[in-house]
Amino acid sequence: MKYQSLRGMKGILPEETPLWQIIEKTCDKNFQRFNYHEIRTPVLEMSDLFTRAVGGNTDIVSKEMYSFVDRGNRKVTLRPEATAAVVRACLQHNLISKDKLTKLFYFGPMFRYERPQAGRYRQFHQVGIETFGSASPAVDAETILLAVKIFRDLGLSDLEVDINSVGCNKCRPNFTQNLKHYLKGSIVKMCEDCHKRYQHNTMRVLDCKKPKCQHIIEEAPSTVDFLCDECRVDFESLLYILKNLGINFKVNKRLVRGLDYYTKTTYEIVSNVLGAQNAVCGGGRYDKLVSDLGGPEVPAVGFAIGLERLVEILKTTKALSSKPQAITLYFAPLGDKAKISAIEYLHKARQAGISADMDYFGKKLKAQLKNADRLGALYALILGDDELSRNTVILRDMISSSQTELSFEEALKKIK
RNA sequence: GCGGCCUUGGUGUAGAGGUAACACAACAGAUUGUGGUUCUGUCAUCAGGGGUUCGAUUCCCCUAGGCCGCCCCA
Repeated sequence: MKYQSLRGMKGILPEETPLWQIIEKTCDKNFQRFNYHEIRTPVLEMSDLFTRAVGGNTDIVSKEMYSFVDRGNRKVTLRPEATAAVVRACLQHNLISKDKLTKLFYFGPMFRYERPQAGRYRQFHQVGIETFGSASPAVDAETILLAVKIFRDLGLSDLEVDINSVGCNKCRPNFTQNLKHYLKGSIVKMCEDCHKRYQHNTMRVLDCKKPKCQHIIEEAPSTVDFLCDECRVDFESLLYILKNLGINFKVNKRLVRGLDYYTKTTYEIVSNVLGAQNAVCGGGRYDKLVSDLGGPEVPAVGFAIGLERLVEILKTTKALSSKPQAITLYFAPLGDKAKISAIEYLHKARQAGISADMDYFGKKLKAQLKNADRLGALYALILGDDELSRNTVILRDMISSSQTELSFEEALKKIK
C-alpha cells in the first residue's frame, strides 16, 4: 500500500457514520433543550494560546502538541482541546460578559501527538459545552446533568461519574504548601515523574498510579480538606443538587485533571468497557481562564465528550448496528435508449422526494435486480425497448415480487 | 516518550525455507428481459526496504503501521 493515513489518524467510514449521526442528533436535541448555541472555531490557533491556557507544564503542552511554524513565521498549533479556542473567540468577538450567561457548544476534531492505542488517537473528536458568566454550582450541576442525559438518551446508564473540587486561587496555594510539606520527607522514594510534578505542579502528584507512590499518596492530604469557605460551600451545594437530581456520582478525592485552568469543580465520566483509556467525558470549572487570557473576570464551566470512545462504548454494549440507509426506487434500463429516458425519470422521481438510483453500467437485467435487492430498494422500475415504445414502465415490487406495466406518472403515484 | 506482541487478497483466517490454502464479499457466467437459493469461473507474489541463503512470504535487521501496558487524557 503506497499511501495510508497518518499514524493515529483514522477516518470514519460509511459503515460507522450512521452511529455518529445518532450521537450528533442526540447531542443537538439536548443542547437545544438546555439552551446551548453552537460555535465553530478554526482548528489552527497561535501556539501561545494553548501554552497560556492549558499550562506550560502540562503533558498536553510539553509533549503532545502538533505545532509548526507557518509560512509567515507564526508559531501555530492544531488545537489539542477546544476550551482555549472558544474563550479566545468569545473575547475576540465580545460574546461574554459578567452576570450574563453565555452557553455554547462545539463539535469537531482535536489533535494530540501521543502514542496511539485503543481509544486514543492523534486526531479525535469531541463535543463539548462551555458556560460563561455564572459561578453558581447550579450551573456546574446543569453541565453534569446534560452530559448524563446525553449518555442516558443513547442508552447508557451504567457510566460512573467522578467528582472532585480542586479549590481556587485562594485555597489552592494553602493546600499545595501542605502537600509539599507532607511529601517533603518521602519524595525521594517516589518516581521520577513525581519529582517533576513536585516542583512544577505539586497537586498532580496525587494522580500518580505507581505502586511505590500510591501508598505515600494514600495518606496525603486532599484538596477537599483545604477548601476555603466559598469553595467548600459551593462543592457541598453541588453535591446536594446532584443528589436531588437523582444523579449517581462518586466523590473522588484523587481526581486531579491534567489541565492547569481548572478551579473548584472537576469531574470525569468513565466507562468500564474501554480499557486503559476509560474517560468518555471530562470537565470542570475554570473561573480564571477568561481573565488569564486577557478578558474580564468571568467564571465558567464546561465539559468535553470523546466521540471515538463513545462510539466504542455504543458498539460494545449496545450492539447498535448502523445499517446503511436503503433507497426506495431503483431504475433498471435495458439498452442505451432506455438509459437516456431512465436518467430523466430518475431526476423526476428525486424531485418528487423519492430516494432513487439507477444502473449506469448497462448490466443485464438479472444483475440490475440483484443490485436493487442489495440496495434494499422497495421498488424496481424496469425500462426496456418494449415499454419505451408503449410509453410505459414496469413497476416491480421488490418485496412481494409482483409487477405491473403502467405509465411512469402512475408509477410515481403508487410509490409515493 | 518507554516496554511487550503483531502485520498474508476487500474482510476474517491457514500455511511451510523451495515460489500460497480456506471462507465470506465482489465481479462474470449457467441459451434469449427478472433479484434475494444453487452451481462454475475470476480476483494476493504474503506492509515497505535491506541482509543471510543455491533459493524466503516463512530466518535476521531497519522503517512504517496496528494492538496491549506505562504515561496521560477524550
